[in-house]
Amino acid sequence: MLLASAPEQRQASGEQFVQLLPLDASGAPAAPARIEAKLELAAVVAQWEKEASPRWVWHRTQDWYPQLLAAGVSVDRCHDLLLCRNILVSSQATSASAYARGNEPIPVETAEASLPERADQGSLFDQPLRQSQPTAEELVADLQGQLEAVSGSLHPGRLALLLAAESAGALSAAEMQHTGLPWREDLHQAILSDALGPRPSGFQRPDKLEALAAELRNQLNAPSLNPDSPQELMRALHRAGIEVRTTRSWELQQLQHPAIAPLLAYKKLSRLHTANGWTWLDQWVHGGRFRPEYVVGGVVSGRWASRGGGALQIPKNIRGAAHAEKGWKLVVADASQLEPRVLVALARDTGMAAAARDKDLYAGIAAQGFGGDRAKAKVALLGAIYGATTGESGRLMPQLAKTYPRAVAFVEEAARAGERGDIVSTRLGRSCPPPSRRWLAGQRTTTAEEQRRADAEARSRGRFTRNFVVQGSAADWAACWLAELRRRLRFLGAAVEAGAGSGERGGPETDGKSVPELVFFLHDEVMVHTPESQVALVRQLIEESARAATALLFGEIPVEFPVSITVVDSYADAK
DNA sequence: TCTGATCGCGCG
DNA sequence: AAAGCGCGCGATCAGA
Repeated sequence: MLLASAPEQRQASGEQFVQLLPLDASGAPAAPARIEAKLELAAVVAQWEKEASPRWVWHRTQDWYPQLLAAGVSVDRCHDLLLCRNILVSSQATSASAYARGNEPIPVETAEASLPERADQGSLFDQPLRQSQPTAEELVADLQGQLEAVSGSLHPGRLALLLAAESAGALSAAEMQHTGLPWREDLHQAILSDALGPRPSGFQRPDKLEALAAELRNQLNAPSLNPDSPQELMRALHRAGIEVRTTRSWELQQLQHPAIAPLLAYKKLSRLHTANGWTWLDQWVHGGRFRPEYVVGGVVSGRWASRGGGALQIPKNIRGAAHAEKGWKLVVADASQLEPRVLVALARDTGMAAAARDKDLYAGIAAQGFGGDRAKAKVALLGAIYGATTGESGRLMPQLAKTYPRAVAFVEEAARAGERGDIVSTRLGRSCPPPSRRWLAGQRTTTAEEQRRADAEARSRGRFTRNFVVQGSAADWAACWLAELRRRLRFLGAAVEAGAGSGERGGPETDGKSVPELVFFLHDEVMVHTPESQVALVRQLIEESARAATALLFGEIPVEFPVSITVVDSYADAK
């Protein structure tokens, strides 16, 4: 392991220096500190990487890795102290440790600016240094505390895996932000002008949107209506005799009135214009790539969040703009029905595992317990995972429980724990937040009215913890999948580059740059942008990685986690 | 006039 | 189709 400490400013020269401190496996400094000047850092890191392939230990990957990537240097492994701290201080598996008792979680900082093109890529620390960077001594102490907490925990292996996967995720996130998702600006423009008309100047509505607004005003006899205002819209609808409780599309869809069609069309187009229109394109797409910021550790369940550009919600209607470059393909893979399969594995429900042998889990369940009605089976199972109480899903729960008592009991137990105020954890040991002080206070009430509210809040927390164990364990699986795939792709990339370097000709595109790149990750889906010649290999690596993730989480288990893979030019054609 | 909450809708 | 979970974001709205 190698610790990279905060940069320090030398009084005399004003130059900034970084300490790289070799550590042994227990986190103890193994040799005298090496001090390196700033301009050499990327080169020094590259050298270590080549010779020793250490696990880099640093406070936040975000503080180091983007600049290294900009300098053309990537690393194999790291230990992100901040992300790991947040897991360990709240994990039930380490709750008795000195580390957990002596530290608080630190919310991942989102203040970091998403990088525009860095003007000066040569030097590392041109930006003003962030304050309150820990010293090398503090970092070493932190690391040692973390390692002790893991080794003394109930499940050292699982936790160590979780920390490794989380840290690898941080590397992946920085790399994907650096690489970007291939995005054809011209195709996006075409989608916009097809749907909205030519780009308007200033803050005007696009032609087609304005035309729909005019028709709507006409139909509702409301000449000054602003359809963007829910209140105005509601009043206008009521005046026109359309009784509606909200202005949501799905509720409007039920109605028969000449105003409804233009209103729904307006809402749809308005969404495209405001969320993913020309402004979005100007702001987020540069040089043929969409570069969103991923926030690892941004969701308590372990899923990633994102900031800027709505990276985790690229709507279907603009996916056509995500497009492979010439001679390349997009390999889009998603883990089919990941959450229900994770539930099967967690609960060790053998009956449901038999159904999960089917590529289509819902069809398997439908055959066993729902008279072949796939839709019913799906609604029932998702309802169990989300905690549905009403509607069709709620009504199907008893039937599901009869067929799969273990799976249902598993989520029910998680729900009961949450209602009691207890903590629940994922497969690899990430735990949910404790109830808030306000929640706890609310549970100790006397009056009937307060009690009703407290019960509702308890049930709400129960739905959260019920879902947490499944969503979070699915995130564990996906993190391992991504990390395994990243490792294999690095290996492949190194092999291709070595081949190119030693004079072997693997084809005209083997110019050292033509290696598959991970470009997108979304909960249970990964995308690799690859030269066509490597497509078959990439497919294989994705499948291997999924099997590896399953084995890492669950060992030998008779549950399949199939991935469905499509190879496309356009993201719109995936699935 | 600024700020935080709410609505509505996109994704898994 | 939502419903039941987890998010981000833009426009509007309510309150200082």
